[in-house]
Amino acid sequence: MDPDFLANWATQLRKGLLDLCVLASLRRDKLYGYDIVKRLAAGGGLSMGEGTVYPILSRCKKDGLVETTLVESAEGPARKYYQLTPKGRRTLAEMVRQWAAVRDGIDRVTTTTEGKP
Amino acid sequence: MDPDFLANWATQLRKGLLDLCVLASLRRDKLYGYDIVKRLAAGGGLSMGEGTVYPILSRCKKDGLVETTLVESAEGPARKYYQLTPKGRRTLAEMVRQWAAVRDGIDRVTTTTEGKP
DNA sequence: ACTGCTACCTTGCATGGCCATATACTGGCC
DNA sequence: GGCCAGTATATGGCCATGCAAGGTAGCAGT
Repeated sequence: MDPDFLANWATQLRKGLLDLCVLASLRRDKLYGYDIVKRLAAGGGLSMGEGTVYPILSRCKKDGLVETTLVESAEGPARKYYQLTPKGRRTLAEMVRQWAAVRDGIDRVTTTTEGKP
Repeated sequence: MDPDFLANWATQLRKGLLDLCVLASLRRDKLYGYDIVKRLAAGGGLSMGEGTVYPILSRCKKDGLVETTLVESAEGPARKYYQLTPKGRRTLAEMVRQWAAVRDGIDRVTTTTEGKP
């Protein structure tokens, strides 16, 4: 059956947006995956689980958008810090540009414009 | 292979957004599928092909968000007009609400805040 | 008959989100 | 020691989606 149309839709909506979200989080700081999860969990509606964030980071590394540094930690296993490469910064900039276009398009369609002929 | 990270990403980004786009298009008018394709093709970055819009409309009908009316046409096969049901309007309203939240979240993350320590 | 436009629909592939699970190190508690 | 919780990374499998390609049909002009 359909558990919920909205629940499914909300899941689909996040596709692509989470990539953007993760890369944008790396804009200023080097971060490791678990930290990103914790930050976004506090931040609001864009939270994601570990089973979501690690594939994203792997893809980004495979495509040369980020590079990693292993750092030992006193509170658990070693942390793998991710940071943007120059290619990653260029790609992120283009993503933000396309995001703005899509966002404005959706806002135009969803805003009623009731009075217009 | 990776034809392009950005090309893939742009495809994923559209998931979910196209549903929103189609339902929002039906907010004011009854429309048929082929017409929606033509309108959005002219409109800009949210255009989609027929192989995309018909599954969306079928899903929405299956979930009771829209209902259909067949109308014969002098310029080709009969047109299947879609219109929102009350449930469809409620669902669309909720989608728009969630969209606004996600949009603001992304905008917050992608806006530099460069000066912060 | 043939071409082209309108209009609908389906199949098959690639991709991503996410639950559950596995692994492993640290520290606290009994 | 044995056990659990927290930290941290990684993977397999399920399901839903976007989209190119192809199929079916009706109508109009040449």
